Amino acid sequence: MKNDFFEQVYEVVKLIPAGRVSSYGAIAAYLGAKRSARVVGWAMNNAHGLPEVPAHRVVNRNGLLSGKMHFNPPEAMEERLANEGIVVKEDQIVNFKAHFWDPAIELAL
DNA sequence: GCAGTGACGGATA
DNA sequence: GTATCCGCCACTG
Repeated sequence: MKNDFFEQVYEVVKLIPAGRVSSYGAIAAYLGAKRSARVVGWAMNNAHGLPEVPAHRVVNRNGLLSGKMHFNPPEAMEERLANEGIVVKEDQIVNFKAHFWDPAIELAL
């Protein structure tokens, strides 16, 4: 083990407060990972067995629940977001910008 | 070691 | 704002 990049992602995702959402690119940028947001999504894929990782709070730049289809069940993602007070319409977060949580800013404060 | 793929993002038209 | 292309890095076959 060498501090897997995935673990770094998990930590940031777990730091996402309730009622807030983040994006793959934002997390990757905060970690200083030039590897691209794609690797962040891959980390989420590894987070399948990690209930401590609220992957449902991580969406793409468009606020679209791109990964909801990978949830179990997929409806759990928008359901959890709705439970957090986030409105999801057509698999997309309403007023996503208002719910957006940027680790590079929030954690920097 | 090479090729294909993937929960994305940015740039360009 | 929408549509398309390319680049990015890691994992699997």
